[in-house]
Order: sequence, then structure tokens, then C-alpha cells
Amino acid sequence: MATRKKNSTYSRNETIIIECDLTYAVNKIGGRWKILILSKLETQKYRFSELKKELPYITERMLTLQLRTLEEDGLVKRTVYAEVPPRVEYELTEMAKEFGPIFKQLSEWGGKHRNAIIKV
Amino acid sequence: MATRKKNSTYSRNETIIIECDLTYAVNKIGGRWKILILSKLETQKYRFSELKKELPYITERMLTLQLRTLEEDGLVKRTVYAEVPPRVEYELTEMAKEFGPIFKQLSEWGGKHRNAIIKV
DNA sequence: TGTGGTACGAACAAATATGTAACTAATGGC
DNA sequence: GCCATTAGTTACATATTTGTTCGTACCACA
Repeated sequence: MATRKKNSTYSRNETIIIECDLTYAVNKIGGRWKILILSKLETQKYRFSELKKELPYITERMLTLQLRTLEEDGLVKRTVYAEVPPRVEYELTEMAKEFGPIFKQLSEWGGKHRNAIIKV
Repeated sequence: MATRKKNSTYSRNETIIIECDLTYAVNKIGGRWKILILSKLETQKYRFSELKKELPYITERMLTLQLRTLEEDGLVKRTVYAEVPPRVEYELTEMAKEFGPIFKQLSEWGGKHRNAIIKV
């Protein structure tokens, strides 16, 4: 087999595409779980295990990964209390709270048009 | 190796999660290219080859796939003209046009907070 | 000594998303 | 007949995302 270019266009495209502010924003909230997590945190702080209960189908691994990403992206603040057993609280940052009204509109769009399709 | 459960939670989770209107909406516009395509079509109709020129880094295959998905989701209307060589035009549906103001806000969010991070 | 709760981490596996390269049908123009 | 054009399609390769399973550190408490 000839050796192939490794990982050229895939990664390059990613950086190029993110130059679009809109794509950038959607990427922050894309994926299977991020929105659900952010929605929960909109109303209150949660501990890791509480979030897990709220999202029964997520695995601990996914919850961890998503929370880490959200933290890196500045959407979630993580606070560790040095106790035993450990306690860690997650809450939205100001930046994430600005999504609030946008989420509302997106949610309305979803409700409206999903029903439209189902009814047909 | 013991045979493993095939595809249990992955697909099941997808259907469960989509019950959230917000996640449903974001899934419609998620992925690498959909937003860029929709943004182009916000201003005018485009032929396949014109879209390709506007999005130089997308491959024909990806453009086809994304347009098909957008069509299935009712966001894009595809019109084929029985000519040779063929002519196919893509335009937004009313449903997709409703994303307009939301896109604007998301884009503003992206511009604002990306710059914030870069400046740090 | 042993058990339990919390918030993870690591190794592996399955599923999906994206990219590469080559190919096609139809037909007007040469 | 031969070529160029348009809008794809097909087979394959690679990259990323998501899920499964098992394990761990800490210490209070029985």
C-alpha cells in the first residue's frame, strides 16, 4: 500500500471552517450531550452525580468528557471541594448564560417544526 | 471474543435525546458543512457547482450528502431542470428561513466570545 | 477488617462522519 | 465518432465520537 497523506484535509478543514463565527458557536454546543447538560445547568448548580441522575442515559465517561470540554470552552465552571467523599460543583459561566435566549428560540423552532413533520 | 451487543445504547440514546426540542434543532444544523451551506443559501439560490465554488474546501461527495440531508429535513428545496447538461438549483425552505435571526445571534455570540478567548 | 460513596480514569470496541479517487449518463458542439 | 460539461455516484480509507467495562483514591463508619 502506498502511504497516504495522513490527516491533511480533515484537520485543515476544521480550522478553516471555524473561521465562521456561526459555525464556531454551533460547534461549542454541538454533540450529543452538551445541550442537555447546559440546559440543566441553566436552572441551578449541579454536582457530578446529580447531573448523572438528571441524564440517566449518559455514561459517566461521556459526562466527564463533555464537562471537560465545556470547561475548556469557558461555558462551565468547575469547583472542587476538598472533602471526602469528594464534591464537585458545575455551573454556567456568564458566557454560557448568554445562550439562554438563543436556546429558547432554537427550542421553539424545534418544537414547531418537529411537530409539523410528525403530523404529516 | 465474545459477541457484543450491537448498537444498543448508541442508537437508542439518539432517539431519546432528540425528544429535546433544542437538541433536535441543533442536530439539524450540526456537522461540518450544513451551516455554511445554509448561510450561502440565505442570500440566493445556488446551483450545485456554484455552491461548490463558494465552499472551496468541501468535496463533491460531502456537498451531495449534506444537501440530501438538508432536503430530507425540509430545510432545502431541490429543483431539477431537465436539461443537458443538467441544472439543479437549491434554495431555502420557509422553515429554514426562520433560522435567520437565530443564526444572526449565534454568529454574534461566536464573534464576541471567540475574540475574547483569542485576546487572552 | 471490610464496606460504601464520589468523581472520576484507562483500555478497548462500535458507530458515525469525513475525505480520496475514480467513474458515470446524457447530449450538444466539433 | 470524440470531447467537454453538470451533477452527481461508488468503493474505499481515515478520523472522530460515543459506548462498555473495569478499576482507583480517599476516608468515614460498622
